[in-house]
Amino acid sequence: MNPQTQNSLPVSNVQTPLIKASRSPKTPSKTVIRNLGLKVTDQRIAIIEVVRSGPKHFTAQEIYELVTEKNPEIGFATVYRFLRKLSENSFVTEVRLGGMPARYEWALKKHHDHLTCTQCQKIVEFENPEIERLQSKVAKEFGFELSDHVLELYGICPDCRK
Amino acid sequence: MNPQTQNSLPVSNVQTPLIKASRSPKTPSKTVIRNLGLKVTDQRIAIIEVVRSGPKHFTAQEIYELVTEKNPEIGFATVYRFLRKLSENSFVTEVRLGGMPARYEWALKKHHDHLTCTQCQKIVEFENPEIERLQSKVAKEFGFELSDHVLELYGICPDCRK
DNA sequence: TCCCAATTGATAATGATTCTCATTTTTCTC
DNA sequence: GAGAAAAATGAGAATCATTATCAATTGGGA
Repeated sequence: MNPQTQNSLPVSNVQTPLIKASRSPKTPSKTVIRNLGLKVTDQRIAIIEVVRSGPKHFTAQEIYELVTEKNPEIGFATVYRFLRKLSENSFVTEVRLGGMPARYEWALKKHHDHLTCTQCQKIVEFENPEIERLQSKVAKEFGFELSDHVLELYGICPDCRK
Repeated sequence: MNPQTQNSLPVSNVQTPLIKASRSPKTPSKTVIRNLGLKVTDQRIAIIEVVRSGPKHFTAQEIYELVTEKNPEIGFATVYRFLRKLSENSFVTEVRLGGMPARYEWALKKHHDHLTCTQCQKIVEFENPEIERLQSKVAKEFGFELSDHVLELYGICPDCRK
């Protein structure tokens, strides 16, 4: 009758960073992997290189496709597995828009939010300390201990407005 | 090889309301359905009643289960279909947290954002005009025409902190 | 009441993501 | 540098939420 098993509420994907090692663009990929306490493999290096390569926010599928160009034998399970690991340890940030596939970006030191064009999907990053401050204030008002937040703005970018 | 077909970027789920009819708690469900230009059926009435019934934000599955209590023959496709319709016309708001199933709430006149407990999943609604104002300001700075936004705060609620 | 388009429910399909497990690698120890 | 234990991989099946298909049913205006 009921096609889905009842879904017990899972723990949130919000994580406290377990590992504080450098995420800077200069840190070699191998070092990053070692800092995670993981074994260094060609696949993992390739995945990190791709995630770090772009200004773009890649989906797991896009990363899979880019990685297979040089590493044709890699499986997508590996991509998903490693992205999850990176995400759990805050080395990458997972961005989910609506029901679309998650997008990943290398987590640089600086926190930021996103401004997304609903027409061309372009993503602009921004940060606004004032908004951050107000968020903390709201949480405090309700007695919450704030651990994370998601702020996504949607609109039409200058190019698409023409 | 590639298990997923390439996903062409779909249009955003952000919608401009097509129908401005009353969403107030007093408006009879039948009227709401008629305002949508749809036929009035028992199933649709039941779905609306459930969505409107709670302070809770229901998933489609939860709504399906509640509706089947009185209307055992309803199919979940009907629930999803109608929720989508309601959502497209801004009669309900779709809230997506992480990769979890979407949750729906009746869209009252007043916009608000969410503060979610990552432990017990409790959702507190709030609104903060100051934050809204800053969001518009940020969008304008980048030349975007702002159409919508998502602000979700995550933390531990007072009860779970004890 | 009659008719037809809208709606429904059962079921299959989809798309993203995760799991399983047998095989292969990495790294640690000597 | 060889060998062994543990971790990682890849292929494919499984899962989960959601959507599409389609034949059968129904609401509501003429």
